[in-house]
Amino acid sequence: MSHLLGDLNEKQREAVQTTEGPLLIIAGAGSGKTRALTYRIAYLIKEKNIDPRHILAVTFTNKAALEMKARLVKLLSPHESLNKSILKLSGRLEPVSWNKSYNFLPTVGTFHALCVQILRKHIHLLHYENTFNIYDAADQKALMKTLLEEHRLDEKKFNPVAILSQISGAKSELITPEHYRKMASSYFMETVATLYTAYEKALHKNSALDFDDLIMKTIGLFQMVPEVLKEYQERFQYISVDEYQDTNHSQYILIKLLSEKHKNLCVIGDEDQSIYSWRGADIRNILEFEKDYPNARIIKLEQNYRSTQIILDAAHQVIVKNRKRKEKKLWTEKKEGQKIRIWTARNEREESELIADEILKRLRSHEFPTYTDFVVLYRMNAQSRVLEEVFMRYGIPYKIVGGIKFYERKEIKDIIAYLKVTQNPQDLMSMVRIMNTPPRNIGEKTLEALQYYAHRQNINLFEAIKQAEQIEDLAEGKQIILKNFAKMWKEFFEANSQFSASGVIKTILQRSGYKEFLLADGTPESEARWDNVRELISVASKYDALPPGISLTTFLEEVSLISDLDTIGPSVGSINFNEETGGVLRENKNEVSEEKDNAVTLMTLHGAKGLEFPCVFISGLEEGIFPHSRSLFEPEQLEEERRLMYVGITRAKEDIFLLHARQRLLYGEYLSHEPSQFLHDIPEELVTRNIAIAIIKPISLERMGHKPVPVEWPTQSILRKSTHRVNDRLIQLKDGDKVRHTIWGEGMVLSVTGGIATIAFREEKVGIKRVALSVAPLEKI
DNA sequence: CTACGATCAGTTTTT
DNA sequence: CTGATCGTAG
Repeated sequence: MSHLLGDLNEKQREAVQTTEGPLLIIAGAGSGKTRALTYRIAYLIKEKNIDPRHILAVTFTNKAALEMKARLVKLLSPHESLNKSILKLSGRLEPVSWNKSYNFLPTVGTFHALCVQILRKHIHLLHYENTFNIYDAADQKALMKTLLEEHRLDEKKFNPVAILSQISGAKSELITPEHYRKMASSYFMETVATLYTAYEKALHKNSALDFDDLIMKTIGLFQMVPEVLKEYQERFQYISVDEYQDTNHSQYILIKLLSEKHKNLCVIGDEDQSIYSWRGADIRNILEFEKDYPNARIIKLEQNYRSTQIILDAAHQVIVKNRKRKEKKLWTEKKEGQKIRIWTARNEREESELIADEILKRLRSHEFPTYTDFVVLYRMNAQSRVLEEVFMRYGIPYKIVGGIKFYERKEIKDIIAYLKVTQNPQDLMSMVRIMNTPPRNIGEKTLEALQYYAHRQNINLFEAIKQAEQIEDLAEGKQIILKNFAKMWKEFFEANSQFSASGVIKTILQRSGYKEFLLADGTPESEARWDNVRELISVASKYDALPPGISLTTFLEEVSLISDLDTIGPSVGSINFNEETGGVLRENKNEVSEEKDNAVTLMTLHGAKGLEFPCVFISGLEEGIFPHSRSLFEPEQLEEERRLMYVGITRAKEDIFLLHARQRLLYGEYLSHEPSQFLHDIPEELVTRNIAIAIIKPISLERMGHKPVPVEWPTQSILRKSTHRVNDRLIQLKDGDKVRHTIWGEGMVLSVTGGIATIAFREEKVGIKRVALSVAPLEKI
């Protein structure tokens, strides 16, 4: 029975068994944080016989929620098979009807997902439609632009994004428009106050909420209707919050309210990994937890299961320079390991080449067997470009995490706009977006006439469209167009009452002519866009088993609350979760994504949080890049950059390379940057370099109060030619051919399709692999 | 309404 | 050097 506790170290066990009262778990990087959290919940259910309905676990990302649910299924019902789409719909506030579901799971989800579910149920009490839509950044911006126009304000002077960020900041501090106006102390703030008021009104009119609203309105609901709060306080007797260092004020209040009755609140986090203050995270929430909950128990998890001692020492030396942190030091039972490599390159291209060379060297020596063992981290997305070029030239498969988001693609946003209007015809922003997409001759003038009419009759845009024939301002031709338009919508509404989300999408694609519109120009790009739409349908079809209407609502909810297709697409679990995960999500991965995923990961340091890799490269360690130039003169922000460095270093399990370039092409010009100050924090005895350094005291600088800067002297040629040859010609293979792969050895070709060969390798451990002929180091034998 | 050239700004990003 | 955005011309 208590095998649960057997898997844990002493501190973890203590955390798991502390079930009552407020508990703060300070969990260092790689200390088995998720393990402690999931085991604690499993312990509550299995040993303390707490009904899962009374347990709530809050995370920051859907990915984290999914991972936690998967691990809970493993713990609570080990023989259950894992199905990701069912998993996604499990752990909701109210279970959705589904032919099969992990009903034994507690409520697990992000702050936003939890609040959406609460609001869907009760928001009518605040006089919003329960079918409200959720506006993303683009919707918000479009709305703000129209508001600026209405208020005759110049976009140049009042940048919509800046206004929105003010409003977002206010909302995350729970400041209402009225409150904001009272504290406005400048013309700018006065204007923001006016726009904030107008923005709120517009959202309400459109029956829409933005992301910050999801939290703020839930709190508003709780304060306005105490019975509802009471209901949830009764419901959630045991609450845990992951990544507590990333909570903002409103999230803090939300949790405080929910846990007030039973006071069984477990928060877990690491202030050293707080890297999101720029989006409202308030590090004080974790630093001052004891003040808020005087009888709180505090447990520190300091044993690290990930990295070598040298890596931990280096990370420690970097982070101890921060003032705002709690005392803690990670330790490990692992061996010392390799020294930290600090490498100097002449320029950004050479920096990338050093990385590429090293990756190939390690692969060939079988030290790290797959591309997935490597990650390259950088501060700014712009840095990925050179890496891509070089990797392409070297034939190294890579994948970039982050960047272009699936849902931000135009075609996806279009279809979703259709769906949003289908669900909620009040949604003006979405309506405007697709009114003339595909082109149906409803231009600006027509829209204006409609809006004017709607305004006069005090009805919404959609009603106005239905009454097009009564609008004198419109030519007869336009009236007919609009009449057909309204008729089309009627069909969409009907589709929604008959079909699931995927059925509605198909109806829309066909009836609106969007498919033809997309494919009209016959270019490969339009094909790719159509593929994206099909991908959307396949994501939607996961909701086919739900009843009509509900299916669309649930699907839209997920799409609005998820940004990256990777988190919803088939390759979840592809990047290395913590090793304890044991790849639990990998079961439903198919072979194709398996091979597609064998690539070096390229991402920003922010994106790397929570992940781990055997071999890590951090590039661009230069003053002005990392730490970023905007943070250089703000001590608080510099501390955050330092935490980012800490996060970067602690991703590494075995090897880490820290690179900087003396010159870098940035914004079209060559700039020279000093090596990052973080490099100086790592004691020299933990380091080896590709270049010897001699310390010279630059007199002028010293007089200016700067510390001596190491000046580097080249002692060896650092320009190394790659011995790896890119396949300049596609190797021609057919079924049955025997081949040799530099890493996997001999094998036989099973099939070849579109530049991809499926090969069975002799080595049993290697097995069957799918390889890209353009990049794989293959030769025919 | 689309297409094209000028102009300008340029961390990090989840929900 | 990019990418985004905007204004003008067809």
